[in-house]
Amino acid sequence: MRRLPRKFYDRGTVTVARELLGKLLVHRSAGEERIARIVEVEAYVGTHDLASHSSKGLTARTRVMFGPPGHAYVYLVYGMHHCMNVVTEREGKGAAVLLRAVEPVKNIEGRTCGPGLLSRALGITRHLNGHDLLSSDFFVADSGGRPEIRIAKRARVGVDYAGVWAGKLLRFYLRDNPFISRP
DNA sequence: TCATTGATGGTCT
DNA sequence: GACCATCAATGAG
Repeated sequence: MRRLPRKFYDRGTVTVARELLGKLLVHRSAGEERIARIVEVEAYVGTHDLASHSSKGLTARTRVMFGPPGHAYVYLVYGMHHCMNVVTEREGKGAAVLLRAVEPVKNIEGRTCGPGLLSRALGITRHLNGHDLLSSDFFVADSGGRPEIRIAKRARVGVDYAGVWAGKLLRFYLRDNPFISRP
């Protein structure tokens, strides 16, 4: 199990998003190792992307998004659910990939077919916001399998407010995977 | 099976 | 005070 290097994240956000599919998300805490396979993601490509939090500019909340690639951007939505993103591209770009669904691999309890659900199942909360994904307790690893070729493209979920950006095909998932958040 | 709604709190105006 | 990158429960059909 090889941890992904910084340079993996320091590339175009759509490329990173697609290549994250099939990779393993690993979280070690309280002596337990939890592992899940990433099967659905969304790309938030920068400050010009009106669906992206970074389009509102640099604030206390979006600070991590504008930071260097390969860090976790974790925030609370609707007062109760955490969403996990990985920061991409160069510092100052304000781009990230949201993890929307994963498939249980090891020590996973509960459902994982949605951003809030997967965060709960993996024990991801805001305490991991800004965490370096090159650390040894929270990171993404290469699964060693061959690259995924059956990738579906759809519009992102829950961003109807974003005008033309709401319709862009920036949501990617593994076709026919049973753990997708919605078909 | 699908559409609607309540829960709940951080963030920004 | 409004909005929200969600989820589960509810009720109509």
